[in-house]
Amino acid sequence: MDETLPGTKELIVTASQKLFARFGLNKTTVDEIARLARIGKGTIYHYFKSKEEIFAEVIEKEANYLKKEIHDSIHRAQTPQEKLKAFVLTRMKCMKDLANYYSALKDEYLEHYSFIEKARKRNFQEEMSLVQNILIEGNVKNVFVVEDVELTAFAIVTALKGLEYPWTFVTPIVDIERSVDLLLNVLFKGIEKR
Amino acid sequence: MDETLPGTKELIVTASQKLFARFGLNKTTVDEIARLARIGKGTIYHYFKSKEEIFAEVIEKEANYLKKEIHDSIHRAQTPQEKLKAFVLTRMKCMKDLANYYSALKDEYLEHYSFIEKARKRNFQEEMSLVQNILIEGNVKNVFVVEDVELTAFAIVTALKGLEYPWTFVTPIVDIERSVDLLLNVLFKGIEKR
Amino acid sequence: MDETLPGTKELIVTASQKLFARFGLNKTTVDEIARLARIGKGTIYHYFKSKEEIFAEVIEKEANYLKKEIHDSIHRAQTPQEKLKAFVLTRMKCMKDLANYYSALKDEYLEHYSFIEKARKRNFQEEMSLVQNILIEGNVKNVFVVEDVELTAFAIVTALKGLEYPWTFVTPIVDIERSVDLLLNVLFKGIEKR
Amino acid sequence: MDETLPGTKELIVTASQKLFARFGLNKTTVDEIARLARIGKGTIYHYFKSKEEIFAEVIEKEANYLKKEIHDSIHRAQTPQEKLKAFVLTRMKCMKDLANYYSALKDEYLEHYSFIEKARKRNFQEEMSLVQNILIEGNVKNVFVVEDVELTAFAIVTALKGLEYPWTFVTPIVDIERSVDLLLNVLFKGIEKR
DNA sequence: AATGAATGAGGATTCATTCAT
DNA sequence: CATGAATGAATCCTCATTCAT
Repeated sequence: MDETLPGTKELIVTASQKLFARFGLNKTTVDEIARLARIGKGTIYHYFKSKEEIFAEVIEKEANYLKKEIHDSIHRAQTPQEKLKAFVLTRMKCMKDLANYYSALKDEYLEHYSFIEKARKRNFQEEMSLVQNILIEGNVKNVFVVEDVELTAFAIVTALKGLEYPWTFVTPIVDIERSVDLLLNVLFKGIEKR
Repeated sequence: MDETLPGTKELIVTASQKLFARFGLNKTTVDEIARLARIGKGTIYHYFKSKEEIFAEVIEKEANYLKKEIHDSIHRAQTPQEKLKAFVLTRMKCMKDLANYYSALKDEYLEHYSFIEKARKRNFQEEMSLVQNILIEGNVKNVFVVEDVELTAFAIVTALKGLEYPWTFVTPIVDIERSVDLLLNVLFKGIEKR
Repeated sequence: MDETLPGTKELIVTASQKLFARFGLNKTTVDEIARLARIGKGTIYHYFKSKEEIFAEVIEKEANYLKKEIHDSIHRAQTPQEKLKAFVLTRMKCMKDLANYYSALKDEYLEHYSFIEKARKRNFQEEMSLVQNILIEGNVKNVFVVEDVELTAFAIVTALKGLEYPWTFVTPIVDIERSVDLLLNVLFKGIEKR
Repeated sequence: MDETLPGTKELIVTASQKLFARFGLNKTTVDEIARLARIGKGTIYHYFKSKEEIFAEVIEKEANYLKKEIHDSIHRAQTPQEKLKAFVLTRMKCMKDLANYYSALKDEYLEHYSFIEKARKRNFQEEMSLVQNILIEGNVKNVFVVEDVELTAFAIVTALKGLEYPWTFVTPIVDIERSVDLLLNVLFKGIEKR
């Protein structure tokens, strides 16, 4: 058998991913998932114990995808500055496709689900770790001057979450890349007179 | 009679505010609101046409509160640096009490409600305006060097939205004020070697 | 005091008449009645014990109006044939204004209300009586040949109820008077070859 | 397995038919239907999107039954007179069982539902067509003298709607068949002296 | 494995009626 | 007389989950 044919479980996850992205966890019904996946509703409960479990799977799938993309892009960059930029840009470009992941991280009323809690912590720790490494490398290569690496990484990662804010309505500025450049420029140079 | 006694409408809004903050729009039932407000369920529909309308009222109430707090705190500050700090700090301190407002601004699947859309735009424009004024004042007073005021304000406001990220799980750092100081330090000085 | 000023009770009845005519008993709310009459909702319950009681009043008002109109028109006619025609035409012309009365008589699921039952019986008996008198007059004047007056009157009155059928969709024939002429012609001459 | 066993959908329709007949569309609750059909309330919504949709199905079922009965009875009759009588009698005999169909056609405040509107028009056209054919046959066989077939058919069909009037309270005359004979006699002979 | 019919708890909303002012 | 705020029973509908086939 060819493993590239989508198994039933993958059919469910793929369909759910699309629907969750558009309608969220609550407004997506199991019926809709079954219909889009072209399978019986009962079948879903062979593979998942509950709708939340499907959501958890979708989140994890997207998290892994994001992780890989970021790692790859950082690896391709040379200087610490370029690495920071690669990190930020990749994060933003993925946002479109990873609607579930990002909305899950933001949505406060999903907090109660423990798997969301775990995903959040892991995500935060991983990004912290990435940025810390870049900052250390910058210090070593004498291009950055960062006293408290951990706290600065925390500041950066936290601030970057602002980029998850929906941009749709910000019509005056469409060029994401330019915005990122500007943000990084502020980050690199500061705004105070030297 | 004392006019400060809460009217029924205010009872409803207050109860809803608490419940929405904890459970969100969806998971809060009209029954719960009625029970917490100690009124009949039907009474709610004397004052509001639908649950969404209550939500809109709660959002607006919180938005007005936030606006006032920020304006007051900025007014009390002297230097542009202090004003930026006042802005950021007030914003964060209010976050605890304005759970609905912030979650509404973030929650993607609430986008469809037009009043949310409007609140978002207004909020963004107001913050942009505030920060631009501070930056201009900084340039004039020769403490900031900001070339493109509008884009820089955009970068700052956007980045600050990261601070709306739920802090609950960030155990290692509890001192919000210290975090803000650090963030602002990065913002003022930059991280690149001069 | 001038009796021509509408009293509160009449305000209620008039408003109810309009609303019942358009939306029926069920779909008309007491709120709407109060709003249209420009009075408080509670006031209605000073004058009527229930919504049904208002309906009963409306029915009676319309019944009296119809009775008077028919009597007058018959009185103005000369021959028995003209009297029958006057009866039928007046009945039909009133139908537009007496929506409640007619719909109440027809609506089967209103049967349970005893006042409807009574109105029906009274209406039927009165029309029977009218037609019987006309038929007797026709026999006496030698223009009709009706053997069993009671049964024939019953047949006529019953058949005429078909005219209460909504005409709105019967586009091909709009001229009501012509239809009535035709109907009466069939009634007078019959369709069998002599 | 015997296919004549009632499926769930038919169970719902049958139960609804009984309840609608007694209480009407409004006063019949979905709960009652479920209870009478001995199924879960949710099951109903597997087969029908709304209560109105069930009503539409009931109406259609009854309409088909009536159509078949009338066609059969006319087919069994020989002379045009007998055919007219068969038409009228069958119509009346069915009225007891087709409470929903008839009340739907009459009930003015159901007019807004388009399927009712359609059923009305179709019903009217079909009866017009039937009667026209009988009249033409009568003319051809030289037993009727009908100048304008269409208008006379219209008069007859319209007048016959009077027979849909609830008879329950008309105690003095119970023998429906005699009443019909009388009605037809008036129709055939007229009441004017020849 | 797969199905989809069946379920029933729960939720938003309506509205006739009451009652304190 | 007049009001309208307050009530809560009643109603339609949704949907995650179960289960027999």
